[in-house]
Amino acid sequence: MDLGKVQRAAVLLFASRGFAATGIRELGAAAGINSATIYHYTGSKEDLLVSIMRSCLEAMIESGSAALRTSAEPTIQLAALVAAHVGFTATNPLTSRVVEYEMRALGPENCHAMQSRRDEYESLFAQVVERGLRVGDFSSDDATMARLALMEMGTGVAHWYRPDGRLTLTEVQHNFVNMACKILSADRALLDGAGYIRQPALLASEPTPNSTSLPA
Amino acid sequence: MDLGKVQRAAVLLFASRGFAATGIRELGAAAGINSATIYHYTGSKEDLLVSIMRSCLEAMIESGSAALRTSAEPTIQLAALVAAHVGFTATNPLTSRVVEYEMRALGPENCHAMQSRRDEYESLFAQVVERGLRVGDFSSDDATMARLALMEMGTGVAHWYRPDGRLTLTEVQHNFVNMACKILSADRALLDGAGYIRQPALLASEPTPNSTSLPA
Amino acid sequence: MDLGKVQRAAVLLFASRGFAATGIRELGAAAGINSATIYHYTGSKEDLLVSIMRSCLEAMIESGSAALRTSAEPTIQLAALVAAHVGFTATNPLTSRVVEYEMRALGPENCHAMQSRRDEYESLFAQVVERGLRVGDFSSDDATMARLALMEMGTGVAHWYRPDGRLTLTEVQHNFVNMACKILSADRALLDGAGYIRQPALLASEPTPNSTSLPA
Amino acid sequence: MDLGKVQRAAVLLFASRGFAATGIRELGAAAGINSATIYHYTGSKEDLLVSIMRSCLEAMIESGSAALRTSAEPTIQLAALVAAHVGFTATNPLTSRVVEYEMRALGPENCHAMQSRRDEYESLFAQVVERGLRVGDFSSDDATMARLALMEMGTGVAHWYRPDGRLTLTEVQHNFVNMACKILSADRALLDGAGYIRQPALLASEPTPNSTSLPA
DNA sequence: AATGAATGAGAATTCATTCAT
DNA sequence: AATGAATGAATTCTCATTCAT
Repeated sequence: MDLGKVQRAAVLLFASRGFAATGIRELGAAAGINSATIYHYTGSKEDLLVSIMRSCLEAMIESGSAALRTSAEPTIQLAALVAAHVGFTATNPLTSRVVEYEMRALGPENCHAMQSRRDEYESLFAQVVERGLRVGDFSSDDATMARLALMEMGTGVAHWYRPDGRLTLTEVQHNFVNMACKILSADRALLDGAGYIRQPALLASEPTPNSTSLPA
Repeated sequence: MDLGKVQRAAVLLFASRGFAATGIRELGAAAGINSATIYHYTGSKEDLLVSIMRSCLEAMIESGSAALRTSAEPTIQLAALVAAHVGFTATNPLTSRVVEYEMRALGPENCHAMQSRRDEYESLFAQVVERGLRVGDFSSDDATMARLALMEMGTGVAHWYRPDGRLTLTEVQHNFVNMACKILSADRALLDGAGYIRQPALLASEPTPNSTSLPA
Repeated sequence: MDLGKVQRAAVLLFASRGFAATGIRELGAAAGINSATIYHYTGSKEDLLVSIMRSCLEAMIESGSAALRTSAEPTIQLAALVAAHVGFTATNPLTSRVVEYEMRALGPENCHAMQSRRDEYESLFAQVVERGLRVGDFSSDDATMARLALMEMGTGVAHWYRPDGRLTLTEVQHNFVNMACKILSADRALLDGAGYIRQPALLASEPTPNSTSLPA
Repeated sequence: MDLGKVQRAAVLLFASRGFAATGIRELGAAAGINSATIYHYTGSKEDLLVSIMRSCLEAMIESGSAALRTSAEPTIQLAALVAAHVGFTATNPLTSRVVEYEMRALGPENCHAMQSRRDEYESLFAQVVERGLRVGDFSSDDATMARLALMEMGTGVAHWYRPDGRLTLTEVQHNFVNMACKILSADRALLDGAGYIRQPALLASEPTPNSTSLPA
């Protein structure tokens, strides 16, 4: 009836125990169904993970691509991309974590498929940084390291951001945009008046406080 | 005869497949001993992981503390700490990854013990950032986020740094120190002539290219 | 589908090889199912033993209590109790043996629970002997020893009685009642016409010649 | 240096946990030596059990035979045999228990060898009962049952007799002789003045309160 | 759509035993 | 005489998955 329910239960458990340490029976219990019923929604435990990863990565690519379409100005693109990345990660922290951590749980075929989507996403950052450097809006000792640091930083949001925490999502996004500009020596003045922040999507796989309950 | 050999085999496998997905038999095969013999070196699979984590975290704390003793100047302390963190992570990338990823595999008791060591390490960063802000050497919109971004960035080194890569370790360290200074708006001129980089320790648990071989 | 089938296989093997020396795989083979399927019927090997013991001890208590309700006359109660004990033991020799021998295989919790049931059963004998001595129907140098000898004697039936043997169950029961009366110097004349023998229950856990087959 | 020390440790553990549930390492720990050293005293775990059983059964046969040589009078022989049986069992309760319970742990060869010794011992009882009945000193409904009951009763002493208990060994022996006479309707007057009780032997394998200590 | 029963493969761990020292 | 290290076989139990109902 509801693949989302199973995905949310899976993400909740995969994020806290890890894919390999989560049993099909635990998944069933967390989703409120018999473990055998899970096979009505998915072909295998790995397929379930893949379906979660695929929709997450595709949403990330979509969100990042949309960010780049916001403007032709590298600095605004950077801001939009960082804001989107942070927004997405903060909105879907558990799913993001599963995508980040569990690539290694996949078989070679699935692993390759997911890795190429992740590469596609990372290339968005590479494009922006490269263009900004080329037109002289950014400067950096090492473009690759700057890009990796940028992404890693943003991904780290999944480890600590809480919707009901000290900072609003918008504040967090602005702070990260600022840090990104500092790292690339970009001129923040170019961002004045540019509406580069979009509402991030909530994935069907992301557990919300009341959507599932952890078993004892 | 050699716990280190077992630890290196374990780190190699834990880092690539994950703790839960690694079997005792695989560990034995990778270490070149019978799986039962592993129980001469350690009490259980979890104990093995704990021994790896413990020595890694204690080495990190030691290395970070030594960095703070380098100088009383917050900016130099920051540089020394970041350089030490990056150096340690780049020198022991697999062990670092295991420590980062596998906390969740521990039982409650061990998890708490390891978490408190990690907290102790993170507090070193918090101390430096806080003092630098207090005395006006640093500035940041949000101290906590800056600190977290700093650490996350450095930890990310484990994901891509290779000793035989494009950049030397010293170059990487300098780049990260630069980025850290930018994020905290610290004055890099204060670092001129300060020898804040130390030789990072190589853990007994860190597999080196020739120390073990992956089974088929 | 049938816990009894598993219990019978278990009793057959536990009685002949002992609990500790019986493997789960042997149990499965004897019951005609996969060893993993055993865990559908029971939580663990020890749980299986406990379930066998519990129902045996409770049937013994029930049977003994019923014997005491036969009459208010100590001599008749004694006869009824001894006959019930011997009848039960001869009808369920293997289960009785397992209950007698394998208490030590239990963990502390289960051991205590089973021991208290055994104590309850033994107290039935103590009550009868004590009352018979008090009202002067019995006489003995030492009540405790007489009671223990009585029970031990009856339990020994499990070691040699065979339904198709030289003696019928009723003959065995009468002989034992006679010996009991002799030991306690009770007047057998009081038993004339008293119908103190009841049909003993056959436990679900007792293997019958055709209910299971021993593996090779 | 001392096979007895190993045997005592073994009997202590075999009696409480059972042969199959006792590990060689536990044996070593209880005997205060390394588990490998046990193989200097014995060929295997089963050999150790056999050596314990053999000396016990041979001592029983010797003690029983000596009892029969006490007199030509069946009633005195019976008394001497029962007293010897009870005395031996009470003096070596743990070894007796191991001999009684662990026959099933032996391989076919050893099992046969021990069983024939046990049969030899039991035949002593059969001889006495048979002769007593033949010459008219005893009477019983069923000779076989009487003999079995007699032995079982005496063996049961191992389950409850404690040297520091309520009754002295001599009292226990007299009580059992009395019960035996009652069961076989033998004339106790024939025992007057007959010194049929001998000091039972203490086996090298019998643990004494201070000879070994149970591990935690 | 849903499930209880079933299973072969594999998990971590312990075993009795051997052997070089 | 004694032992620490080592191991192949066996242990109990869990796994993901299938299938008849």
